[in-house]
Amino acid sequence: MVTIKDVSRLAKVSKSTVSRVIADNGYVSETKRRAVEEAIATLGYRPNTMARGLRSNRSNIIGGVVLDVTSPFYAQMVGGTQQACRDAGKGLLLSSGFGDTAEEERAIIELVDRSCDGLVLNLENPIRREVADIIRAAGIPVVMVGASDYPVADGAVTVDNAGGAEAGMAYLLDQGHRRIAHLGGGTAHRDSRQRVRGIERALEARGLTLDDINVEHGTFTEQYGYDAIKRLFAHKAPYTAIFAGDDDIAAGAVLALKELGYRIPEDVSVIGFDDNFHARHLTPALTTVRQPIGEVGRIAAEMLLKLLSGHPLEQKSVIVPAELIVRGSVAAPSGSAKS
Amino acid sequence: MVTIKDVSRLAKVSKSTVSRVIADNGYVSETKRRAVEEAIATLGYRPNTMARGLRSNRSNIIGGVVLDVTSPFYAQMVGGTQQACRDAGKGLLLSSGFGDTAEEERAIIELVDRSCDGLVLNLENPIRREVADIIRAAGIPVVMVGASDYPVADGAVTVDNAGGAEAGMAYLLDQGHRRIAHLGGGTAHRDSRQRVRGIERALEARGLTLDDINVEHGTFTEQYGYDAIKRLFAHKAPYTAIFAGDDDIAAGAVLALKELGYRIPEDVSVIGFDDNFHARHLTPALTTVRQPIGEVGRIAAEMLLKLLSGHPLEQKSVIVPAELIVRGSVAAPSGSAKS
DNA sequence: CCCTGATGTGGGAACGATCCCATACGACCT
DNA sequence: AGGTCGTATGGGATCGTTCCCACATCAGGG
Repeated sequence: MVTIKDVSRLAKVSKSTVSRVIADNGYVSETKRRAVEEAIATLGYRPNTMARGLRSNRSNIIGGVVLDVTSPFYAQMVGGTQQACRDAGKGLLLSSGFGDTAEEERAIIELVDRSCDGLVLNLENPIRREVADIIRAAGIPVVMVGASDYPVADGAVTVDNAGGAEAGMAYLLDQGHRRIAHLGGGTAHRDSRQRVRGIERALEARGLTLDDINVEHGTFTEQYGYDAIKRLFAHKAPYTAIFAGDDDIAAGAVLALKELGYRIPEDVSVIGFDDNFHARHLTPALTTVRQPIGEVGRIAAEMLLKLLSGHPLEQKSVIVPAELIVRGSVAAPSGSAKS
Repeated sequence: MVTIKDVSRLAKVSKSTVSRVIADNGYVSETKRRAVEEAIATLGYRPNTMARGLRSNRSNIIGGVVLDVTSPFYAQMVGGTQQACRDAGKGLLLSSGFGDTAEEERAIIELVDRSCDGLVLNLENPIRREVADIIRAAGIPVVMVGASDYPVADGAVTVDNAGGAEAGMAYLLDQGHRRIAHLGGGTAHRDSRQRVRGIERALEARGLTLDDINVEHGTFTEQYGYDAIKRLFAHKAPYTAIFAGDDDIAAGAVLALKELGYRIPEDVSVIGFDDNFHARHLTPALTTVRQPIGEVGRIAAEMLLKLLSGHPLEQKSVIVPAELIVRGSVAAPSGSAKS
C-alpha cells in the first residue's frame, strides 16, 4: 500500500506538507503543491480512510436507517438520500429496522459505532432514552424523516400528509361524492392520523364532519383493502367512493371491487395515497396523492450535510407538499352523473 | 470516549488481555475474562471501529454496487443482501451505478478505499482493467450478481434466465400457441440474450426454430411494449400470444392490446418475466416467470461472507432457478380453443 | 535595527486498537 | 534436575493519518 510517507519521499517534502495539500488547508507554496500532486498521481496514492478517520474522528460516511429497504416506496427515499450523499462525496451506510424497535436500535448503535458523521433516520418507533444518549454522546447530528418530535433530532423532513389528504378529499367531494369510506392505515401511524385530519379539514370546509363519512382503521396492506371492501360491500354498495390510506390498500380495494363486479370508476371511485411506482399500472390508473418521497430523502441528506459543514439550519423542520395526481380511478358518482 | 485503556485499568489487566477478551482468541483465564466483561459493561465500552480497522485492515463492512437502488426490483435484491450482512454482523455500504460506467467505477473505487472487506457487484458494464487491478491490489473478494464472466469475480450468482424463458415458452406452446411474438429487452443485455436462448430451446424441443416465431428487440420499458404492440397489431391480429421480455414490457403490451380492443387472454395471451410487484395487479393478473431476486441478493452476500471467513466456495457460480407463475393472462388460442 | 505578522515547512505526538514477542509458571516427561 | 509444552499475561511497536508546535524566512513599520 502506498502511504503518505511514500508521497512525501518522492515529492521531497514532509508528510505534513502532503497532508496540507490533500486537505487543502494551511500554507503550501505553489512549487511544493505541484510536486506533491505529481507524486500522488504517479504513485496512485489514495489516502487510507481508516487512519484518517481514527485521527480526525470523521468518516465521511452517513448512516441511514430506513423502515424497509425492500419496499419500492422506501427504496425511492434511499435513492434520494444516496444521490445527495454521493454528490457531496459521502458514503451511505444503510440499515433497515423492519419496524422492529430492537432492530432499529441495534442498527442505530451500529451506525454510531462505525463513526458515521451523521444519521438520517426513518423509524417506526420513538427512540428510547438510552439510544438517544448514545447518539448525543457521539455528538453527531440527526435528521428525522417522517416524524419531527424525537428528542435527538437536529432536523426533520415530513410530507404534508394532512394537506395531501385534504386535497384528495376535496376532489372527491367536489366530484359530488357524499357516501365515502376512508380505509386508513391505523391510528398507530402518525401519517395515518394526519391524513384523517386532512380529510376532516376538507369536510369542514364544506360544512360536513367526519361523522358524515365512514372512517375505518386497518393496516397499510393490500390485504386490508381487499378484506375491508369485501366486508363493506357484502350485500349492497354503500359507498360511491373509497379514499384508501395508501396505494397498497387501494390496490386491494380495487381488486375486491372488481371481483364483486363493480366497475371503477363508473360504479365506485377509488383514490389512493403515495403514488407508488405501481399506481400507474393499476387498471384503471390510480388517482392518488403523491408523496415526493425521493425528494424527501434528498432533502434530509442535504439538511444533514449542511449541519455537518457547520452551518445551522434556517429551517429545522421542512414540510414537503403532497400533490394530487388525477388519473382514471375517480369519476362523479353515477347517481349524480347527469352530464 | 471510553477506550480499551479505561477498561484495562478498571479490570486491572493489560490492554492486551482486554483485546483478547473482545476478539475471543488467545488465552485468557476465566477470572480475568469475567473482570474484563464486567468492566466493559459498567463503562459501556464499545470498540472504536476506525482504530480497529486501521490496525487489522478489516472493516466488517461489505460494499455493494447495484444498478439502481431506486428501482423496486433491485431494492429487493439489496434487501436480501442487507439481511444476510446484518445476520453476519456486517454493515452494508451501498452505491448505485445507474448504468453509467464512470459512475460504477467511481463507486467501486470508493468502496475499496473505504476498506470494505468484500464487494457485491451488480453492474451494467464490464469492469475495466484498471479498476480490476485496484480491487485485486486491495486483495478483497468480489461476488458478481447477474453476470459471471468478469475477471475479478471470486463468485457469481445468476438467475436461470434461459430455463425460465424455456418454461414460459413451453407453456405457451403447450397451450397450442404457434403465432407468437417475443418482445425482448435488447441484445445488449445478457439477460435478454439468455432468455431468447431459452425460448429457442423450448421451440427446438418441439421441432420448431426461432424462425417460426417473431423475435423483436427493444428495451426493458413499458413504452417499448406499448409501441411494439401498436405497431404489430396495427391492421390485424398477427399473434395469439406475446412473450414479453419483462413485466414492464408486458404491462405496456397489455395496455396497448386493451386500447386496441383485444381481450386478454381470450384474444391474445401475454406472458411476462420477473414477477414484479405489479404483475399481480394487472388485469388480468399477469402470468410470468419469477426471478427470485431477493434470494439472489442474499445468496451473493452469503457467498461473500463465506469467502471472507476463509472457506473456499464449493460452487463458484450459482444459478438460481426461475419459476413459471401461472395467473390469468394466458389461455389457449381462440382458434384452437375447442374444449 | 528590532519587532511583528504573514507565509512556509518539518518534526513528531497523538488517535485506539491489534498482535508479536518476551516472560512466567506449572505440569509432565525424560 | 533439566527440558519441553501448554497456558496466561503484559509491554510496546505498529497501522497511516492529522494537527499542534517549533522554527525559518521575509516584508514592512516603528
